[in-house]
Amino acid sequence: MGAAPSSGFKKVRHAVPMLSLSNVFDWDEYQEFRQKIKNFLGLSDEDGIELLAEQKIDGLSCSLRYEGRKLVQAATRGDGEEGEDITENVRTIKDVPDELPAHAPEFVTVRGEIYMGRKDFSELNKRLETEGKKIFANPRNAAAGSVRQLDSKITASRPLRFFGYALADNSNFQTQKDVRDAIHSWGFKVPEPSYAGFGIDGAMTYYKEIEGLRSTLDYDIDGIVYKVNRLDYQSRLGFIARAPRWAAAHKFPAEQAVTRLNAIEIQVGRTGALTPVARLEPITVGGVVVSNATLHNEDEIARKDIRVGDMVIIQRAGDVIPQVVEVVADKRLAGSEAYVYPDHCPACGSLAIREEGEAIRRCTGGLICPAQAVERLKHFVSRLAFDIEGLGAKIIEEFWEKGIVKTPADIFRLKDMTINPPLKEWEGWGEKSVANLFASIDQRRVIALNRFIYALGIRQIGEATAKRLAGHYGSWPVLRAAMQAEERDELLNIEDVGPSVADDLLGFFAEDHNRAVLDDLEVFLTIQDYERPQNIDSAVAGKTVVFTGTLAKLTRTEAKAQAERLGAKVAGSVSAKTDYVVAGEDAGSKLKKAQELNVTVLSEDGWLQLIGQN
DNA sequence: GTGCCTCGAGTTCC
DNA sequence: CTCGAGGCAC
Repeated sequence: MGAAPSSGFKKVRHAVPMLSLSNVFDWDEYQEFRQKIKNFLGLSDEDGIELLAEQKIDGLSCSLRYEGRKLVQAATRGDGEEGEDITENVRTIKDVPDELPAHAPEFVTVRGEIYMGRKDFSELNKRLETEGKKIFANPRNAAAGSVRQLDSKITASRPLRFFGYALADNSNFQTQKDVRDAIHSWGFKVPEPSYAGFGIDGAMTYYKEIEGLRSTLDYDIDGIVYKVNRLDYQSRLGFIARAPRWAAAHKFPAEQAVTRLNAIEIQVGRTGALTPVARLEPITVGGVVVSNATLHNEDEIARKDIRVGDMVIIQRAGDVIPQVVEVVADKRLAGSEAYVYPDHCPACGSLAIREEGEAIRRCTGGLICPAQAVERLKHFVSRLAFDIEGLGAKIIEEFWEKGIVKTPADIFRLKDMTINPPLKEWEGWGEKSVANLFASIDQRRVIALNRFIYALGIRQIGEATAKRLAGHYGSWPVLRAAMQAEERDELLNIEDVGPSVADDLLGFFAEDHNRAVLDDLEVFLTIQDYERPQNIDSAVAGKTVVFTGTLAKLTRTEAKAQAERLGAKVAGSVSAKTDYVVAGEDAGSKLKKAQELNVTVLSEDGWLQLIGQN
């Protein structure tokens, strides 16, 4: 058996992506969340919107595929698009039925949370301790660690449990509550109680009830999840970036702790941004030991008057990222001094400048700054970019220090490079791990266009914009040619690209050094043309459509989101490239332009008919 | 010109 | 996760 990747788990593509949730932190934001939903759906103030509220289990999400009512695959969430195959381990979980009853659909994907009970957790830790093994910090980590065991016999000895909360495909159901009840009737556990209602009062009562119940539950929850109950609304609402518009998490207030701030260190990011980080006297908060916390920027330190040596209150924002809430004023040491922010880069010594009106101070060292160079390389191999297994941030740093990886192309040259001493003789490396690394590097020589664009680390070009660019230009040669021909106007016509983004893009491609890096890289790679996601068979896929006038049945945002879901491009103005103009009430100049250019004009109903929604 | 929304870039810990 | 800022709609 050779081919097993070093992580040991097979990758699994989710047919329907597993998404994350946006958050509300108080009741104002809760109201905002409801209001936005109503606005999007074009509902009036009197129209209610029913939400289903459930406990948010602090575990790890898992997707269970049943075929012929038998469990055939279990996968972790991963990056939402692609997770890991943990089927064998999940088969050992009692709460997960191997087979569904006859009234369940033959083919179905159930989603839910794997978790560990609190009592089970402390017993497991006791057992691990007597066996002289490492104990887990909290039930969540214990559950995650147990699921990722390569030997499913070990997983079987761990007290894992499962709550179901959703289906990948909701057709055949009217409401989220129906889905919940169905999952329950198929033999899954669902957290009790839940609550469905229209107003804020019921939600508040439910929130308080669960918060009160929290300490008596045998499992950890970190808040409440609200979902729009009507599934037809859910599908109309759709998604923004990584999260559904129709759901939100309402987290319980974060646990806080007091500790000493030992030092403030300045880190340099790939764009040269100087970011302050607090080094803390280690302390347990929210179940994990925290020794660092972000301080965001210069102004944040000044605003909170944070000084080295202060006692500070820290919390984990959203129970994840540690942050300094405030200084404990009466514990300040005599003679402490306000923190002076450096105006030179700690890595290369270049001047660090803060542009007028900006919050961030940046190193001006550019190409000569080693910190920026390493960070760019880390970005290049990161999860949303090349995602090279076994080549994480630490290894990149090591390779950089030893001088064997200086540019992205060096990564692909490693295999044939003469390294002295050879890599397999380095500490922590062996024959096998070197072979695995080279294999996973080779695997990534074929890469999707959008990932490649993202990997370049051009300022302001993140995941979403890289995808837009890939969608617009289609292939790498076309994109590169357009950039080097400085086709600025075309860029500005792309949605979400304005003057600032366009300048950063053109600036990148105008730089000799960058061009050389690209020439060097291209030799090693096969950059795949952009594949428009799904729905390629929809009538409007690949078409450019412009909406104008007032629409009656859909709001503008909704129409746009729907069109994009079906693979269409939505533009703001009519040109010869426009395929359809959808004219609502009182359409004006755009309609006239469309007629001049002989662009097909549709009524709102005509459009709905075209996309099969009528 | 202003306000909203979304994105990007920074961050921690396991 | 948070923050700042760019893009776009009004």
